[in-house]
Amino acid sequence: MILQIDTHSAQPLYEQLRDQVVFGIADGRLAAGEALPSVRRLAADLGINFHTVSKAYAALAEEGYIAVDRRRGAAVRAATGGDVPKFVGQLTLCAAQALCRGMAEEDFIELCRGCYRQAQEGGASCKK
Amino acid sequence: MILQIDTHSAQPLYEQLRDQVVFGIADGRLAAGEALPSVRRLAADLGINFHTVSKAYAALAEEGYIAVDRRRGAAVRAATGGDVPKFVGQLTLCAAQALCRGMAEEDFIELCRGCYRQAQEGGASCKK
Amino acid sequence: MILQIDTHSAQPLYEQLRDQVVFGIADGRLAAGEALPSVRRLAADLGINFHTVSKAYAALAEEGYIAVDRRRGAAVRAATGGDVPKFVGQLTLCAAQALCRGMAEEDFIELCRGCYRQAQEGGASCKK
Amino acid sequence: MILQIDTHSAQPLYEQLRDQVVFGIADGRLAAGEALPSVRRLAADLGINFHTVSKAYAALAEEGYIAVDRRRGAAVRAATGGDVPKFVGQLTLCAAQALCRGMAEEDFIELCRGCYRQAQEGGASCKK
DNA sequence: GTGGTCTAGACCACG
DNA sequence: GTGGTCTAGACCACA
Repeated sequence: MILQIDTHSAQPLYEQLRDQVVFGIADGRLAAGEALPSVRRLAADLGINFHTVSKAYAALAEEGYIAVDRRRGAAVRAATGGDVPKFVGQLTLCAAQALCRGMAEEDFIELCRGCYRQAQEGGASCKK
Repeated sequence: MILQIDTHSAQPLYEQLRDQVVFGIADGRLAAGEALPSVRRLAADLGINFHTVSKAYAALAEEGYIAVDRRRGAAVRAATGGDVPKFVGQLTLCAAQALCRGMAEEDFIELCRGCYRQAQEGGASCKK
Repeated sequence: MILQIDTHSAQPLYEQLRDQVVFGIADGRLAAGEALPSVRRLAADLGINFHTVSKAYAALAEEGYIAVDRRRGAAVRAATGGDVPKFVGQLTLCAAQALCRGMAEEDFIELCRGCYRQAQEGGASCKK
Repeated sequence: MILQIDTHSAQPLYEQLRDQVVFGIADGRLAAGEALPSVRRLAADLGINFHTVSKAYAALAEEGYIAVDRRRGAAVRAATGGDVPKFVGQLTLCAAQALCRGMAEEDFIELCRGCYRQAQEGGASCKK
């Protein structure tokens, strides 16, 4: 899987990396157990500071998406499932914005369904 | 409507204010045409600097949620309608996170529906 | 001629009034020598402070568009013609913005021609 | 490129800076991709506060003229193309002022052509 | 009274 | 090093 970053975006590089890995896991490009490139390798490939990659990996590990082993590097973890989703706040904010624009419930639901399928099938990106 | 801020949050104060106004418009606590407190008044009530409130109001005005009048302060604008694709990126990221947790499409849809209704009925908040 | 103001605009009220009088003179709705309403009368009609109208009239007088007589009120002056136009700076800024967007000279000229005819035939407005 | 400001002008400093950058892009002194001075550097050079420069850069970024990079400062963006109707209001007001002075259509067009070429060739300035 | 502008200085996040 | 945020206080324009 090829990660791409936009150095001109207002979004921090480490967040871009984190989001792209999440998208990769969601659409299956990154399977459970699969190894991620080493911090220094990925940093070299992208031409960025390895501290930035390290920060992205730390964020992903903290949220349970990957497991970091000091000797074997980082690897994708299996779906954790259970815990209360952290993103309901964001989702509610999206819903509030839709409501402000007068979007009906079913229209919002259709939009959500479209986003789910796009994330599932790949090709998704997130430019905040 | 009472706005609350968390000075210990990593999210900037002006973004917290902006989001709370959006939630307020969504659930009807802030009706179209209703006046918002003056920047200095709200700043005094919240114990923060008026520049911070001013920045939040400027962001809300920029996105079409409120209209700032030089002599009567800020007021909520009627629903504008346009600009739907603004938050689809965020929504897709939420969907990807759901997929990573193994959430099925219908479960995600139900979650979205719940968020929409929470935003509609009030009590919503967003702590990024 | 009916003047209209938008109290929600970011543009100061007195500038709106000034611009509308300029448009009125340009398209002939206001002929040379024609009397303008008194400051207090116009303020009452528009529901605004008479100081605001007074400021607009002062600006128009200062730029040579109207003549203010303490006893007979304000009246439109005949075209002054000669003096070097004050608005070349604004015009050049418009041209620079067009250049930034890659607009060719002839396209810009056509745009200017359209604006001239709109100002001449009436129906023009200026929302900065 | 040397930016100059007039602290005695009624026009806000940040607007003066914004307009000068637009002029610089228009006449080619600022090429696409070229880096602008950092906010603190430019502020020091001009003897003003860095917040003022920051506001000018934010306005330019908002309108698509420059891109602000968190670690490399600001850089000029390539021509975006869209958003022509942005300045037609201003242009129409200029045309109305010309009409008030009795300027004929072709004379106005020649004036516009001169402004376009001045903006194109440099030496342009705007003192509102 | 309102918001807008400018200054000054502190602290933080990013890289 | 960069820009972003927040605070504090001054002054001005508008109405």
